Amino acid sequence: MGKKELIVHAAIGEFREKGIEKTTVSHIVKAAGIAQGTFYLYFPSKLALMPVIAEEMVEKTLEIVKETVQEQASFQEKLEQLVDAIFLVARDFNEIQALIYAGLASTEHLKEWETVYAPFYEWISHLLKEAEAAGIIRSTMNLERTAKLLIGLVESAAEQVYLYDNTDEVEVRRQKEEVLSFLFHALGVKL
Amino acid sequence: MGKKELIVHAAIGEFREKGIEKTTVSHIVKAAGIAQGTFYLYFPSKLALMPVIAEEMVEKTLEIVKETVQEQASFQEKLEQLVDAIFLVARDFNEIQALIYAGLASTEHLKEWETVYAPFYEWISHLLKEAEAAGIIRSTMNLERTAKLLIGLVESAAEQVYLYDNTDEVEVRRQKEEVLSFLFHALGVKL
Amino acid sequence: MGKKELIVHAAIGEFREKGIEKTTVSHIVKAAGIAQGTFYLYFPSKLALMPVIAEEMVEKTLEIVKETVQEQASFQEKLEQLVDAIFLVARDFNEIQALIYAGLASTEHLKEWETVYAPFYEWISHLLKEAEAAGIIRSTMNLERTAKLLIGLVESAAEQVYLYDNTDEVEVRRQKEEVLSFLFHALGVKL
Amino acid sequence: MGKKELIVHAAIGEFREKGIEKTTVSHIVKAAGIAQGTFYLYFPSKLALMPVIAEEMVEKTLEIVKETVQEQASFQEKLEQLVDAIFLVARDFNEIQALIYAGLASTEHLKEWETVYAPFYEWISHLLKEAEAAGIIRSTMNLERTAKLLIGLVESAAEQVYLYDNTDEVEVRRQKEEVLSFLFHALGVKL
DNA sequence: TATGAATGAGCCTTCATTCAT
DNA sequence: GATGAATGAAGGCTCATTCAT
Repeated sequence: MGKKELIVHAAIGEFREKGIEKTTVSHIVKAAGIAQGTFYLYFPSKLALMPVIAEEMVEKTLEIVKETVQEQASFQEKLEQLVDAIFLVARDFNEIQALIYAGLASTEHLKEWETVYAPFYEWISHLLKEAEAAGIIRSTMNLERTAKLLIGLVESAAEQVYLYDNTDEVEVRRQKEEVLSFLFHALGVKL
Repeated sequence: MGKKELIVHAAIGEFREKGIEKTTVSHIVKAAGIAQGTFYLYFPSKLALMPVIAEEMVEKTLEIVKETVQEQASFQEKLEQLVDAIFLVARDFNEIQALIYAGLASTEHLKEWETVYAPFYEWISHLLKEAEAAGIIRSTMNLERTAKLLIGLVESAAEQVYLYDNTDEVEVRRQKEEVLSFLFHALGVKL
Repeated sequence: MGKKELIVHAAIGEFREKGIEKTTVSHIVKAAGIAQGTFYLYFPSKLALMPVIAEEMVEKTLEIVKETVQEQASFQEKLEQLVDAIFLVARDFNEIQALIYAGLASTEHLKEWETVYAPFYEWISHLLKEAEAAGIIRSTMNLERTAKLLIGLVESAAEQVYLYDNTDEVEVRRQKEEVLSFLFHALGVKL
Repeated sequence: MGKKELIVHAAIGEFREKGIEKTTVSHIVKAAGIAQGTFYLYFPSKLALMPVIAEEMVEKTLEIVKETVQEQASFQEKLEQLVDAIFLVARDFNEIQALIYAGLASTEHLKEWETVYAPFYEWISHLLKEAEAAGIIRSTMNLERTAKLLIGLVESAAEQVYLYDNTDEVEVRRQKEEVLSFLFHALGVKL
């Protein structure tokens, strides 16, 4: 594995473990098994890591989503699977998501957030388009905008259950059902 | 003004301007016009500020919401006004909201987040209950849960437009309309 | 009790508990039950406490010595009792003794050390004089000097056993016997 | 010279000049001609210096003692030379000795004091053993214990004259004579 | 490329001392 | 005399970054 990937992965691991503020470059290089100075051969500064990590995270998220949502499933099932996937990511990476967001926010890289999220937005957008074309959902929506709303909604729903070490499966299931029902009505899904 | 308020307000100002990581106690005390040591008379550490600031922010938000949403308006109008209010807060305080969230996350105070948001959740919850009692919205929802979903949805919608210094009024109006329409369908509002 | 005594006693207590470096004026005034500013009505600075405390300690030591050494005992017995007394003080106040010494040393008050110890030296000196007059000890000594040597010897002997939380009674008894034997020979005690 | 030695020597110099409490890491690094951060590459804290310095001091003392006490001298002469050596060290390093002691005391390193002094104790102990074997001193002593008493006695005698910037040579000579005479009798030296 | 010892600015925090009440 | 909130200088320590090897 290239040194750059080594650094990124070590950083993700350290950030998840210690949080951003408490993770130092020393920690990262130690975890990556490289020398202090080597870090700066690949990244001009500690903050320059953030966009790369963010990208990595979104990529991973999209990967999980694609794995979870089955091609041949019905739209309703796909929505359910999508919610499952987003909850899964939130459960496992919830802290880091907030932290990266803050990390980007504290730099001038914030504007890249949109770019980074773009592929995810597009994928959802595409999903909606198909459903609209099939007449499964109401046709009065701006689908790009709705894709973003959808992600915002489901992610915040997931955070609400996972933010507090909530491993109560019943609670999680209820939250998923509520958000799905909310979503179905919002999209005007024809059952 | 008491020294404590002085500190809290100065801190909010500095956090908004510089972000959390880059704001130091030195900055805060300078902005507050007090001595370095005085800070520690009121807060044991920089992080101890977070819950207090968070509370302040939610309080302010709720205040604005209550001011904006008119008692005698119809439910639909109330929803519109609510969205207006949340967008307003997001526009003016959007950075700090994310930062406080991150700030709480990086401490052990995260669990207080729920507590801090509680009055806001309750207010929305109450609004929904009235609407349900009046038969204006569908009756198949858990209203507490839905209140949280609603806030999550609208806040994330607002962030999406304001996070990037987006002052394009047309864009903002469209986003509001989209989220309102989404919301109306989700709640099953009977027009 | 006067405020001054209150301060001195509180300070001794805190120093014993926390050591000199870690004891702050706040600790002392809290323990004394007085206000922060009141301290400075009685002492110009924190260091000005040291000579007063030192005096107090020597006074207490001399008190214990006088209580322990019996008027009507033989010289040999008196020496034994003296060693007992010094060991007793060392056991109970050993840390503070070193700390006061360091405290005096780190100020310009060091020269007062002699003055403070003077009554103790005199008392021993007097004891030796009586013994010399009675022909019990060798007559070739300078008794003032010898008094100081004696105290130095016994105090360091005591420190050696107590410095390390040594509560082993057998060890203590042996050390006392050794130092007494050493002392008897040094003084040329005629049994 | 290695950075570590640089630090240790600078620290000894500063401690001698200013005392322990008043010596800061800033002072030390300035005197050592290195950067502030470099200090912490070698010592985790200021107090961690103490055991190292203590060791250095005892080493130096033992060195001087070994230089001063001549192999082929008689036991009486050796004792005289030993007293000379200890007085010499006390004159030049007296403050620091007390301060290190206090420094160790104020840390959890106090227990190392014995270890650090051990080589010195042993050396004296050995000296006494030879004398006992040669029948020069009384045979009723525990020599390990006596070695410690001897050092305690002579060191405190030396402190008594040097603690107060006493450079009066006559006074010093008299003190040496008194302590030697005291010692000869204590050990039962056969002239 | 890679190293890691060295740097030093700057952070958080403490605490002796002051002073208006 | 007594108070205790306020002060601010100064300390210990961290850590992103550099640079000679």
